[in-house]
Amino acid sequence: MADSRLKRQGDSFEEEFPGASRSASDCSINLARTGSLLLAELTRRRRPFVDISVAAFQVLAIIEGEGTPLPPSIVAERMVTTTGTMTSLIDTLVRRGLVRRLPHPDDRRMLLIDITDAGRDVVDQILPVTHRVTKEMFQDLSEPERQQLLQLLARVQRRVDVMRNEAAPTDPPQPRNTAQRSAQTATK
Amino acid sequence: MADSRLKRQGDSFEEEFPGASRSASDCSINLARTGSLLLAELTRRRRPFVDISVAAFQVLAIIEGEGTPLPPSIVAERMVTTTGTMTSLIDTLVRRGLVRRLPHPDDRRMLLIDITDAGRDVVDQILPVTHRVTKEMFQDLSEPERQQLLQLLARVQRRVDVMRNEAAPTDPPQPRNTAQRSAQTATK
DNA sequence: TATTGTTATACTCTATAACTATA
DNA sequence: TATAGTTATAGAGTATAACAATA
Repeated sequence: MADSRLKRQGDSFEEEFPGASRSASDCSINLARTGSLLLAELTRRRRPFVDISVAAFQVLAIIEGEGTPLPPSIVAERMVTTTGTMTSLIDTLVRRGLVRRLPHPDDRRMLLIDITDAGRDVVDQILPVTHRVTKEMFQDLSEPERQQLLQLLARVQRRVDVMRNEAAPTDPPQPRNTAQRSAQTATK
Repeated sequence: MADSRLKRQGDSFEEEFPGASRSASDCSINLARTGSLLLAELTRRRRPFVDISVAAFQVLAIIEGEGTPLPPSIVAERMVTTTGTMTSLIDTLVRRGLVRRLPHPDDRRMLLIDITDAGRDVVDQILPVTHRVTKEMFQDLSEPERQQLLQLLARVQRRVDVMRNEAAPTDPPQPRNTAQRSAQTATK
């Protein structure tokens, strides 16, 4: 049985990793962990209704949410993936009859991905489950607390977005102080 | 270029999805999204140093963090995956020389997965990068704000953990009100 | 009988590079 | 030349079911 308590770095963390911030690491681990837990549980609850992968549903939701067909390149951009990956995602969805490829009216190099009635049915089935489960997940947070959470997330999102547009530096950071190696460090 | 603003449900959201909570959905989408962004950016920054998957590194970090070899079933449980998946994850790590399989001293049905020196080197290389990047990601949040974020996450985590131990209900939830179908609904 | 781990199988997601057709 | 998308290829992660060894 997985442990539901917050994961916390140990007391010697900042000695072991010179230049690191214990609270930042705690936030990072628990943010990633809570997000994963959320997605995993949503997927589990959706499965009895419609068995579709997270990525495939994302494509569907992007097109359905837009309300109009979109080129694969745009969908790929929003999902932060390559056009090659998008091709096979669309292949999967076409095979299941959930989207179809239309020629682009202006530029014959391009396509438009359109959602089918069956695809819309899937979205209509999944979204209510998603919303019901979601409501339950956040039931312990008051309305002001939710807004607070959103504001904190927004600021992290903005910062990470800036970082995404920077080249990843390749010079080694402060090495680990292995003299301080402890038995409880980072189990995720 | 991906949009870095918060994703928000539209004004007609709660009419379109009777019984849904707009703020809960906003929290869910942005929590999952921020978590994914974080992980993706961490992976991108780690790649120049060591090219290892998130799942593979997780195995390594769990064993290294424990400080002593662990049976595959325990690692699988902590990662919320099956033993079959764990077998192939361990296969990958053994192929790269980062872990090794040892016989369990007490129960001959079991194994112990031990991290090798090379595996420890990988962890020692990756953790400092992780911590440096993490510090940058949360630089806009003050120390009290970080603690606040952690407390909010803890409460969501606890609730989701309760839900994980319940059977997934299979009765259909409140249907979508498709008369209210809008053009901007849920792009993630 | 129950448990631990492996095998076999299959599917999905992912990325890269070479290719096409169009612009 | 540049762009949009596909194909080919490859590898990783995931799950399920059948199985062997052991308890």
